Amino acid sequence: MKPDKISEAVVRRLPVYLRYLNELSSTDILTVSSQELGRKLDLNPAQIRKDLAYFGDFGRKGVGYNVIYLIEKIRQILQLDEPRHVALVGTGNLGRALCNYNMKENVKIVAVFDSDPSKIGTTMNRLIVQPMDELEQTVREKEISIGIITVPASEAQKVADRFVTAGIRGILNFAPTVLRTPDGVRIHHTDFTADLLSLAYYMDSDDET
Amino acid sequence: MKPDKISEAVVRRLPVYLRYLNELSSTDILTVSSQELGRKLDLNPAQIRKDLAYFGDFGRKGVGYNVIYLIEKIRQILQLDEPRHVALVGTGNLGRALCNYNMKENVKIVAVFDSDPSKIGTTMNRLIVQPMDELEQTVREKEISIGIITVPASEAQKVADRFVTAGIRGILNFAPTVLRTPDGVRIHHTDFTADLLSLAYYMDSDDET
DNA sequence: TAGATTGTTAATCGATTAACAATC
DNA sequence: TAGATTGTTAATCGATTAACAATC
Repeated sequence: MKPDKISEAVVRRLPVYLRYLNELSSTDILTVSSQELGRKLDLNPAQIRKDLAYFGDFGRKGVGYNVIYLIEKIRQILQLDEPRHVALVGTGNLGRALCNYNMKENVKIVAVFDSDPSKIGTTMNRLIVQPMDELEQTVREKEISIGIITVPASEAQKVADRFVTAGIRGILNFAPTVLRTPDGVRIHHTDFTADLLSLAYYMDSDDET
Repeated sequence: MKPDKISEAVVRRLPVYLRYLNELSSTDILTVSSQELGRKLDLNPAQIRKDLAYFGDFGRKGVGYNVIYLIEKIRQILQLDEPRHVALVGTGNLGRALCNYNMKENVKIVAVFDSDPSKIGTTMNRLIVQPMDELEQTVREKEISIGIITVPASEAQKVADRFVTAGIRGILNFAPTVLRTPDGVRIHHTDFTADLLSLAYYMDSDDET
């Protein structure tokens, strides 16, 4: 079913397409070309066509892509047509920010955990903070497939290990540290410290293109 | 002074090296090899050596890299040897999380802004939330070179434009939208919606390598 | 039909990895 | 010296872009 071997870069762009298509769908625009998409998203039109063509022939020559249809297709590809349940560990500021974040697409944080006894039992965006002991059982009961880590770097690997034993196969890590997991477990690392520090490199040079 | 044209990928790895080196520096380890770094950071040793060699000969054959010296050098490369001042716009949950975040390296949020009158004048991590009107003047007075955007997507482009006119040349964007800025202004986009949704693609397949 | 735009192949570009001489 | 590890060149790999026939 799933095509050959799609590069990470391609998969990573699909949500970006989806987001803009969702915007379009609330207008009266029915059709969009790769050129328009490219202009709006700052991407090469050929790249967009190629990305989409990996998954099927979604466009019509001379016309472009039907907005509604393409949304549906990208949702299918990303496996977002049925709800995806997420667990979050670490109820600090960042954890709270993410809990309150409206993901729109069918992705929902359905359980939050913390190891700090003083946090357990408090509520966060209508969810009760649970102790780490309950992780495995909750993952099973609520059919959770993705875990988010928003604990300090020193705790992140331990949490990742717990996620893995609980059967989670996808982890979004916000802790500023590299995590190691067995094959078959996928880690995406949102490293905004690195994003920010690397930005500093480009400052004050005045010789940019 | 600055070497040829270093790829973004290389620059983006420097903070990752720096972070682990900082950890090492608080142990009694004085020297580290590219192999050790690679193992710890899940990177190819040759890549690490190549990355560092773009900027100078920091290692000693047969020995490795002196931890303290390499830290100093990477800090210089990233222009972190003198303090870098940052402005943040958008005092929601995410903005607050970032304000409380301890960046360690010489990067400091020194001013926060919001357009919501009910937020202005309140304090966030010892900073008083300022109105957008004061952006230009504050950027000048506090020598701010980097801006962080944590407003809703619908407002993000406007904020970016304000940053640009205020003279800011580096922007870290957390809003889930693509920003357009003139040449010479650098944008790093932390798009965790995309990170999370793209993770879904890889779930439940059971045929991963 | 004429104009527009896809899907796809080929060309280009760039980044990663392997290999090894130099040398500490 | 022998062992280890760098800096760097060459080889490989992969991703982006250009170009164009097919066709709506």
